[in-house]
Amino acid sequence: MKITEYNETKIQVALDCIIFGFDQEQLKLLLIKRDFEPEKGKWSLMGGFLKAKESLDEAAVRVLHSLTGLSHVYMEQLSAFGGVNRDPVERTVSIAYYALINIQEHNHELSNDFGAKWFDVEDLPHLIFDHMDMVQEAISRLRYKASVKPVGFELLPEKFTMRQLQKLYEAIHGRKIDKRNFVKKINSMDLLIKQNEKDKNSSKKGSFLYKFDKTKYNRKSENGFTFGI
Amino acid sequence: MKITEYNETKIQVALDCIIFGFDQEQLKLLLIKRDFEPEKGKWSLMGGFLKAKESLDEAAVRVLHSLTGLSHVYMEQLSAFGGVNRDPVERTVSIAYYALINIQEHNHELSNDFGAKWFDVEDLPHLIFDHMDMVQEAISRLRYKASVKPVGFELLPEKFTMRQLQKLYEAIHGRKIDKRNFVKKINSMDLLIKQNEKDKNSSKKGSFLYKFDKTKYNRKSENGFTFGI
DNA sequence: TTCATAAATGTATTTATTACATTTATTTTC
DNA sequence: GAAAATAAATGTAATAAATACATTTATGAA
Repeated sequence: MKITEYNETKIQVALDCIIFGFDQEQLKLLLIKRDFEPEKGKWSLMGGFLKAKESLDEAAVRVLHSLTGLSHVYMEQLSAFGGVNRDPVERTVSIAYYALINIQEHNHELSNDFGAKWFDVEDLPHLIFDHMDMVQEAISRLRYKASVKPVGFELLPEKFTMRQLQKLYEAIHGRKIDKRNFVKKINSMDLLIKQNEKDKNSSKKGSFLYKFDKTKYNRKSENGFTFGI
Repeated sequence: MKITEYNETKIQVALDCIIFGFDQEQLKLLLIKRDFEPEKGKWSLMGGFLKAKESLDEAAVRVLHSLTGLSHVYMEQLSAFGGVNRDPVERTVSIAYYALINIQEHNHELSNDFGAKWFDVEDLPHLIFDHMDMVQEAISRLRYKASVKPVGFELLPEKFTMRQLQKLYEAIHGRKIDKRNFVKKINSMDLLIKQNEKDKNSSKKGSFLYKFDKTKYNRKSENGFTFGI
């Protein structure tokens, strides 16, 4: 840190948010249509600039809130993107964050005013600047994170079926999972609370709903348990 | 990105390098004694400021080179640190990088002029600012990375013994490993080339030297193989 | 009552991980 | 030159985890 004397080179610092959602079938990304130049009309991640009196984490929360109305959302820093010409207007370093949101429970907050739209991660439009690199890195981080921490539940409603949970993991990892083995694995962690209710949307028989037991997870974590899927 | 109009808030962007080494027994960190205020005389990571015409990656390489003389070193971005008061002099966002260097083969390049010193990661001095947070995150990233990519070899000389490799992994993960199981695991990946030479420094019998076969690793990776230890 | 549909469930096989002790090659010492 | 000392090299059995795979069950609709 600061080996040489005071240095006047200051740079614009931006934040970009990769917002993941899950619609029961596919992993989705929330994108916004830019309404100003350059690249006006092109799809973009949600972004904004860092202010002098806020931390990066605070700024990311603010940017997400100001562009979507969402708050109390799982968010984590991905990394910094600092190619010299990544923003054609001016040298900008951008700190990318990813957020996991539960589409069904937050969709009402998500006003349409901003021209935001959900896209299937498998079928994204062209994105401005280096946003596609950010998205790639975010997917790969999400894959890792979801396999070692129970962050997947952030993408599901509070109550969900085993099949929804399985579909979520299939979407995150981009591959099919055997349902008997999946259920066995989930049950062996003993972290879900089976509800006395069924979801009858997808079958006549109906399938039981479960909740993630966060308290139990925290207790187990303290005792050396690690989530793994 | 840039949702609001042009924004004049510019911020100092710094880089800090967490430099790991391995001395055959312990994981080490290269630290420097600050020779200017604030915190003059305190131990610090190697750092510098981002210049207008260089990318973050380029800047990290430059900073490392200018403070240690080292180049062609494994380096990767960790993440950005942006607490409002992390630097008491001026608002600064710092992008942390970690580097893996092979102490024995690079020690001659590492001139003493800078007051740099290797410290055992288990026994670090007090560090300035949020540098200890950076170090913690770097250790945890290194643990992950070394378990899924063959980056550990960056910390060893070109030729090394099985026992040195094992000690390295023990140091990275901070726990003992059974030597028979370790050798079995390593051999099962079939990535080392056994040399017709022995290292007799540590025993009368001597132990065979090995090289990591990078070409073979690349070939295998392309065919879906993933390093795992 | 039958049909259609997705839900729920179990076992055997293979693979990976763990635990654990003896023999071997060489140098040093007597 | 024999004995002692030292770390290297090596294998097997037990346990745990991952995988492959098919049938029965509950329910609503026809």
